[in-house]
This record gives sequence, C-alpha cells and structure tokens, in this order.
Amino acid sequence: MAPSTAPDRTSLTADAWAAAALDAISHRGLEGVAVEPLARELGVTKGSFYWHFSSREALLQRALALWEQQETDDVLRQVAHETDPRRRIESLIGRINASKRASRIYQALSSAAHDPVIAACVRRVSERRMRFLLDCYRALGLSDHDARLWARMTYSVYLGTLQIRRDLPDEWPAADEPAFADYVQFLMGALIPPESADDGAPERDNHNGGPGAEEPAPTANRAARAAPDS
Amino acid sequence: MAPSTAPDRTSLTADAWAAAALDAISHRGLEGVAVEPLARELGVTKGSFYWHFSSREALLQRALALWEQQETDDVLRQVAHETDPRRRIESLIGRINASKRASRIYQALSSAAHDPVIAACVRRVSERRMRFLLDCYRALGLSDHDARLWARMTYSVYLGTLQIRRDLPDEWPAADEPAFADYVQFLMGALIPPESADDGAPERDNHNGGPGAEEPAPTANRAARAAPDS
DNA sequence: GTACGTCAATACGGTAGCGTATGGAAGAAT
DNA sequence: ATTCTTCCATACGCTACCGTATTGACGTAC
Repeated sequence: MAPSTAPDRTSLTADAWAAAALDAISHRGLEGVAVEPLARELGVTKGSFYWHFSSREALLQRALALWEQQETDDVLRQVAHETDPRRRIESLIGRINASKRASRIYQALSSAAHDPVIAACVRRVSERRMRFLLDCYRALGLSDHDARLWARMTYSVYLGTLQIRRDLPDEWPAADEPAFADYVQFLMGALIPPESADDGAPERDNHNGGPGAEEPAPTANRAARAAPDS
Repeated sequence: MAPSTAPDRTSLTADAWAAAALDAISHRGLEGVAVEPLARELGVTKGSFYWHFSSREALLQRALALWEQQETDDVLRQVAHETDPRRRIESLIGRINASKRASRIYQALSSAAHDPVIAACVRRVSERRMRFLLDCYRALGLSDHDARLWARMTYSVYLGTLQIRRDLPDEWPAADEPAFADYVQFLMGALIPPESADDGAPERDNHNGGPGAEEPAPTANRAARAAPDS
C-alpha cells in the first residue's frame, strides 16, 4: 500500500540524516541541527535517529565529513579538467557566483569555530583551497613568495564576495545582468598578474623535468587537490 | 552574594548587559547570549535582567544598536581625520589586522541572518562601509561605475581577510612579522588604481610580482600596522 | 512456521534556558 | 520614621531538546 509516498518509506540511511543535517545548517545555522526537528522533517521520530547515530555529535561529525568530501569533489569535477593555470584562476573567479547553499554552510561552520572538530574541518577545506590557488599562481611563474601574496588576495576576494552577497544582496548583481560579467572581467584583470613581457614562457615548465609529459603524476603536481566550492 | 568578578556591586545598567551580550557573541556566538549564563557572569541573577529588559530579544536589539554605533564610531574616529582619498584607502587597508573581537562579532551576526532584525543591522553597517569605500574611489576621480568595481573588490578583500585570519591562522602573518607589512604593501598596490586618473579599467603597470621589485605607489608607506586588541 | 536482525514508534527522565510572580534590601523623598 | 522607587534574589511553571529504554512491525534465514 502506497509504496511511494512522499519520502521513501523503506528505510533511512545515515547519509540521509547527514544530508538533512547539512541542509539544516544551510537554512538555520548549526544550532538548527536538532534531532527531533530533523526527525520531524524526515517524517520519522527520534527512535530512528538513535539507531543510526549514537548522539547528535556523531551526526555532526558525519555531516562534516560529507561536506568536506562534497566540497573537494565538486571542485575537482569542475576545475580539474582545465590545465592552463591562467584559465584555472579565471574559472575559479567565474565561479564566484556559485552555490548559495555551499557558502551558507561554509560560513555557518566557520563562525562556529568554538568546536575544535568543526574548526579542524574548516581548516582542512580552507587549506586545500588555498594550496590550489597557490599552485595556480606558482604555475604562472611567480615565486613562492609572490604566489602567496596573490593567492591570499584572490582567496580573500572569493570569501569576501560570499559575504557581500549575503550581507548586501542589493549590491550584488544577478548572474544574468551585464554588471555581473562586467565585474567578473574586472576581477580577472585585477587578480591575475600581467603577462610580464620579458618572461616569455606563459607556462614555465616545471623545474623538475620528470613528470612533464605525464599528465596526472600526483607527486609532482599537487594542483589537483581541491579548491573553492560549487 | 558571591561577587566573583563584579567590578561594582552598586548597580547594573542596561548598557552593561548589552556590552556583556556583545562579548558573549564574540566568544560563544549568538546562541551564547543566554540570560542566565550572562547573569552568572555578571554576578547577578535573572531577576536583575528582567528588570532592565523585557526579554532576551530586547537585549539582542540593544546589543545590536550598541554594536552598530561602536562600529561606525570606530571607523569615523580612525579614518575621518584623513582627507586624501588615497590615504584613506591605505589607512583602511592598514587596519585589516584590527580587532579580532570586532570581526568575530561581525561574522557571528552575519551568519545569523535568519533573524530579520540582525540581517537589517548587518546590512546597514555593510552599506555604510561600502559607501565609504565608494566615496573614496570616486574621490580618486573614478566614474561611479569604476568606483563600484574597485570598492567591491577592496571590501571583499577586507572581509575575506577576516575569514582567512580565522580559518587559517597559520596562513596569516603576525602583525610584527615583515610578511605582514609586505602583504599590506602588496594590497595597497593592487587595490588602488594607478595614478593616471583618466582611465578606470583595471589595467596596471605596477607590480608584476609583488612589492619588492619596483617602487610601489608614491604615497604608500605608513599605516601598515595595527594591533589585535583582544 | 520460528528465530533473528533491522529499523522505527512510544514513553520516560533529565537539563537548560525563557519568562513570571513575588518578595526584599537599600537609598531617596516626604 | 514611613513610604516610594530602584534594583535584585528566589521560586516557580513552561518548552525544547538530548539521550535511554522498551516495544513492535517487517523482512529474511532457517
């Protein structure tokens, strides 16, 4: 009878709970992750929850793991196919208007850094993003020092834009307005160092000639780790 | 009884409660603003609170008003004396390392935008900051359109830097390290349009690899330090 | 069928926090 | 001194949530 009511009545996986928890975070913040309200949303009761999880804390940890994985997978899928570092940066800048949900989760977690578990998770994600940018700028031929300056600035712009989009929605143009493409273009000019005419090679080959031809050598090029969100 | 840390036992003003609430926000987030814990911290009981305020909501509103006022006064006090727009921007950039407490409050409030009252307050403060930056860039001779591009980017860098400082403390240099002044100098080169005031496009002839190579902007040298205050 | 594992409903106890009711101490006003 | 106002303590009920215990429905193995 009624084999397909609104939710699948068959069962509930732990990941379904974790996904619901992430949703709650994005909508109501971290404190919105409460067992009983979540159970109501899922059409079950606490009895179900405490079969899958030992505590609310366990749910949070699973949700964090899910988020961390999604966050890295997403970027890998969308940016990794691009090999030219300049285009990688451009692609990242162009994705500045991506998922509101992802940015809400990120900001909620970041502002809940009292919890050391959350803080460590946020830190790992941030480090991966930063390292990705750093590698992009190094691949442009910048020194480690200069690449760090540029990466810091670009990542700041990225994070700050998420904030502006939330705090000043009027200030942020819709993705289909010309002002949006306009601003993205402006950023691409401002956040990518000039060609530096004397240094002709746009992509300076790696000093380690080894895996130059081998495309996915993971040891030499860690630029395939992760980066900003979707 | 038990005046543990009570500075003055005579009485308690509503603003003292509001200040304590802001402190709680900066340390434990918005949900850290709870009547009974705050009362314990202040060495009194709920009886006192509900004499001064009608509800927790009223306390939050008062705290928000206090924050909004402090936030605007702060900037006015520190930047208004500067009249040259270029130096104003430089001064703002130099204050990027200012109060950790203020940035924590800001981020906690921003990530609690479910509450429309908080959202409106955050929005007013953000609008003010943005307008201030906009006026700075306009005063440099940029068109309204271009000034908006630059202001957005600079405010993004500011907000994003607060995030990085929290999420990646290792990535952020201490205020007394040379790397800090270094980065601030880099930002001043990147976030202030070149002197040629007739163009607004983000084309630059400055800095291709950081501030070390050539002499940066002519008026950039001080305002490169600020102290974290809490 | 019976037995067992899976998943969930129900009922219960416990805690933290909000808000109210009431009374009381201390100074000011009379 | 008596009253009034200010400020706070105590005690209470209420709700939301956490976590546990117990039971039951349902499928599958035997």
